[in-house]
Amino acid sequence: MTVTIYDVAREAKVSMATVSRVLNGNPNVKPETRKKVKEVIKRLNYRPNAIARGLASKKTTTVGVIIPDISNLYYSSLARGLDDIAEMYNYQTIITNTDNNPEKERDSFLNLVSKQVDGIVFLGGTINDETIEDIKSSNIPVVICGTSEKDANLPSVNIDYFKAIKEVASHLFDQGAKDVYFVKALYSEQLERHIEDGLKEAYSDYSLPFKEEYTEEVATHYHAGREVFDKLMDSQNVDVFITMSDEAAVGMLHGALDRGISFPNRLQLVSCSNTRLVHMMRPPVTSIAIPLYDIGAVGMRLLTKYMKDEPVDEPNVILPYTIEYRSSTK
Amino acid sequence: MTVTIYDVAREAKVSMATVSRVLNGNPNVKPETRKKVKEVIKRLNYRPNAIARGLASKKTTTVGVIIPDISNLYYSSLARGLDDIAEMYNYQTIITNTDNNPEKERDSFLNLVSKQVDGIVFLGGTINDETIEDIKSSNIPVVICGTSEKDANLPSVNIDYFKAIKEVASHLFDQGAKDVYFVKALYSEQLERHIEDGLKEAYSDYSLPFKEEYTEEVATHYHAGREVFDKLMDSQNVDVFITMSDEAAVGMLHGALDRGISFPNRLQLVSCSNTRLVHMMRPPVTSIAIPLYDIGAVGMRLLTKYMKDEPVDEPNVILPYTIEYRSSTK
DNA sequence: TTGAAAGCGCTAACAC
DNA sequence: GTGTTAGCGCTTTCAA
Repeated sequence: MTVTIYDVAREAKVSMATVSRVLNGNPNVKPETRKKVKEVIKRLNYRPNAIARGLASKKTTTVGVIIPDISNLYYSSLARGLDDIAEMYNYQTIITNTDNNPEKERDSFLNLVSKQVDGIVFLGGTINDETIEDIKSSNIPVVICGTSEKDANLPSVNIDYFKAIKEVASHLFDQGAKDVYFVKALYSEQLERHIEDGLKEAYSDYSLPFKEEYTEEVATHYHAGREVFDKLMDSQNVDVFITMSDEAAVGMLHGALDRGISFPNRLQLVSCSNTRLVHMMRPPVTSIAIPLYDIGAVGMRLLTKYMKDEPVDEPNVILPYTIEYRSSTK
Repeated sequence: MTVTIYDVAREAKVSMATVSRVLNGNPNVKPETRKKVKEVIKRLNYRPNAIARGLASKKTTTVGVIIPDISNLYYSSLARGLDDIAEMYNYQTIITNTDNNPEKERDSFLNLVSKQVDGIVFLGGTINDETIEDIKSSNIPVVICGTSEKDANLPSVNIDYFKAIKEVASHLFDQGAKDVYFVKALYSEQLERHIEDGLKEAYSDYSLPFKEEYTEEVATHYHAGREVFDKLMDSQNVDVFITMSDEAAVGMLHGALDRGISFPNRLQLVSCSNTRLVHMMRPPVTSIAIPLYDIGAVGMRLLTKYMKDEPVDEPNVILPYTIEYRSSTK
């Protein structure tokens, strides 16, 4: 059978409490006792049962991650940053995909809670109100990364999308652009709303007319990007496409290629995602360089503070971004 | 405090055993008792503690996933298939990244075992011998997806890379190619060795001279692909690049673009990964269409059989592949 | 059909 | 410094 703390105690001729102390690095153990116990642990190849430990201590060294789709580069980049820091603090992560489906999201959350995870991170995606209720009533540490929610009273890590998009738009307007389209990807409703708002304000600042159509399209993937491109190029006058999804940006690039449309003179393109795809486009695409990995990493670090009851000076972290101007814009 | 099975039992005026029976769908409960208990469960908003359950039943409805890098599209595609099926069977997944580091791999494995996961899946990547020892001695169900190990006595899901590469190479040789390079990505040593072997055999079948250089380069990402491209194009005579990594393929494509090299007349390109990137390249790239999602999904399904002690007729599943010829090859 | 009770393997007082 | 013991919240015999 599996070896338990009892077996170790017996072999080492001490009580299980002493073994437990050794296991948990409790200093109240005589060095030689410690040595003996460690020896037996090694000899018996004993590994503590984390489940029993969890039940007794109410700590599982496991955190839950709720994410729309791990196979999307945008989210998996966030996830990787998170996971690395989790590992550094000896946590493992249970990742659940929601596809932005509110029911799945809620299920995942409740499942994670019942698995007694020490904390939960929401990565990207939209968090619906019911889940927020669950969070509040669950009393479990939660951090939100790369997205936000209305009431903004949950700890979070983000960049200032509003400011970022205003900065980009201003640059574009300065160079003479008039019709700037933002194509959403439904990565996070709140976050994309910030972008829309930023764009609107930029229009207003420049006293340029804003049309609702500027922010109505959605393209989550390559083909959708291509379709939106064809549709708008056929029916509207477009100076610039700002895309949330990098994949959609590639689709647009290919659409332009096929029509012989040249960047940046006839058309300009800006990406907001900053996945590795950004470096794989031709022409090189101007983008808001969101520190995806860092958002995840900082989020996890923040969560560890809550899980360990360490003081937190700023629950809503805003990370810096940069804007990388490349040849897809003037 | 949190509500437990005791609270429900008390409120429903039954014993905790009965509540447990209701919880676990045990038929030996009078319908009205069941109804009453369910009512109380709902009223108290009771959710069983999965940790306590795990300790008592030795089942955690959690599976471990050991993967090189979740932010790599190749692996995350596998992971997504796996996760969807896991969810279907009510399992959640603990994902750990190893970066192909044997120590991390071993740590992850032992951690998962101590967390009493019901099963473990290795996705992509190389599995080192020590871990294999651990697997054997742990007695925990393990399935290997998208990679293999020497002794091949662990359940696995794969495609026949050996055959696939032979098929592609034969086509290329038929069209007159002589110098076919395979550029590895270290996704899985074993798997890439199968590819090398297949390529060698194709050379042999066609009585063409095989050079060691044909399989010596490695490119895991875009820039590496670009570098390998430049290096080989400068020093060797290359007819075809077969790349393991799609990102590397994009790098090569751009390298060719910059040098004004045209496909497929001067150079040909084949990808082996079949991530979404394949559909985002210009020119469209010929590729071995591995069913990544399905490999993960089938692997998880296989694992559920082992976890539920269902009969397994074929522990080593070989999934079909197709070869999609596109304009990057003749 | 139900209840009582013995664990599951560990942690954490508390006592010595 | 070390041992004893009472849980953690559930599942699962075993009896009734």
